[in-house]
Amino acid sequence: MKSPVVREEKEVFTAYLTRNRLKRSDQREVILDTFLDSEEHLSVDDLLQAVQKRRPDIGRTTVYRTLKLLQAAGLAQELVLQGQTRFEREYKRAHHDHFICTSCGEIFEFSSPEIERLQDEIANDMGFSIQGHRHQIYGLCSRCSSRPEPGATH
Amino acid sequence: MKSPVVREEKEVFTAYLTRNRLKRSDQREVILDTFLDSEEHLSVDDLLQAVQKRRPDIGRTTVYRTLKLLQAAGLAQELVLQGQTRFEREYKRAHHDHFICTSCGEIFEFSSPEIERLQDEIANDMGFSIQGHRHQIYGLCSRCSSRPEPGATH
DNA sequence: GTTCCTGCAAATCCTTTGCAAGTTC
DNA sequence: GAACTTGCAAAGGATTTGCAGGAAC
Repeated sequence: MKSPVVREEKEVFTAYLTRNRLKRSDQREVILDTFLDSEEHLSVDDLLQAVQKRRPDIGRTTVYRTLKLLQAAGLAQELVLQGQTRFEREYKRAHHDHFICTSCGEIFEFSSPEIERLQDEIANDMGFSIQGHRHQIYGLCSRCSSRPEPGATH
Repeated sequence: MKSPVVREEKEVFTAYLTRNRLKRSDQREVILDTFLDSEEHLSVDDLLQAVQKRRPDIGRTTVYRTLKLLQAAGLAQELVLQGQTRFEREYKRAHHDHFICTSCGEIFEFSSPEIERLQDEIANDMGFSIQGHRHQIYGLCSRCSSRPEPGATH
């Protein structure tokens, strides 16, 4: 059973296609569904693999192209974490930033209204108008920092 | 006349080479000098061009390789801003983060002990031990936000 | 039927690597 | 002279693009 948000996201995508006189396709539908079903912070490869489990004939190029559409439609957001491009859901998600464990590779989210406020203040003082920001903290997660030599596999 | 810091940086590099049984070379010297003379936040291409003004026979590969050494020696730090890899001086520089104007491309620096403190707090609450962080704010600088259509050339 | 989409292969871009010739220690 | 460096050309990885055939409207 799909959550109401997922339904909305699918509607948003359809609307985006219509609005731009683009066409629906099974590939696009499968890619969107897979994206919505997946864990957060997936790489293109993660997504491609998940997609190909459902439809092995869908190519990498189409995944790239569809991800661009999802971004344009406001459904996906690209992040670059540790040099790796990843994507997360964007629709109706509260703003947040990322914490990356350099040992196990896990990605956590955090948000801090106070930090946001300070940012705004700084920007204001500089006469800067903020469009967006990226804030990433690297370190060891609680699990990895309690282990001695965790072996940096992701 | 070189500033005392520049002299120190050159010493640090020499020390790094010695410590690692590496050799000095004119190329490395020119690249380091150019790097130290340049503006901050330069791309590999910026640096290569500046280097080749002094010694046109120095190749891109050597610049890449020397930048790696400079990073390892603690003299340079890599940043990825707007998908572009850039380098800045690192030696004896206070920690800071970046503000990038999406219109003119200019990069400003900022730092906020309060934000740092909040970060530490958040990390603590999550049982995370911080190794580093990246914090970038995108927007329009004061000059560009007062202009109507600045034309997004960098 | 026109316009858009897809997958492949090829092209790009950025960065790294293999190698033969040249330098440094 | 052994070990390291260099520049070139080639290889790599990630992403984009050209194109011919296929699908949607």
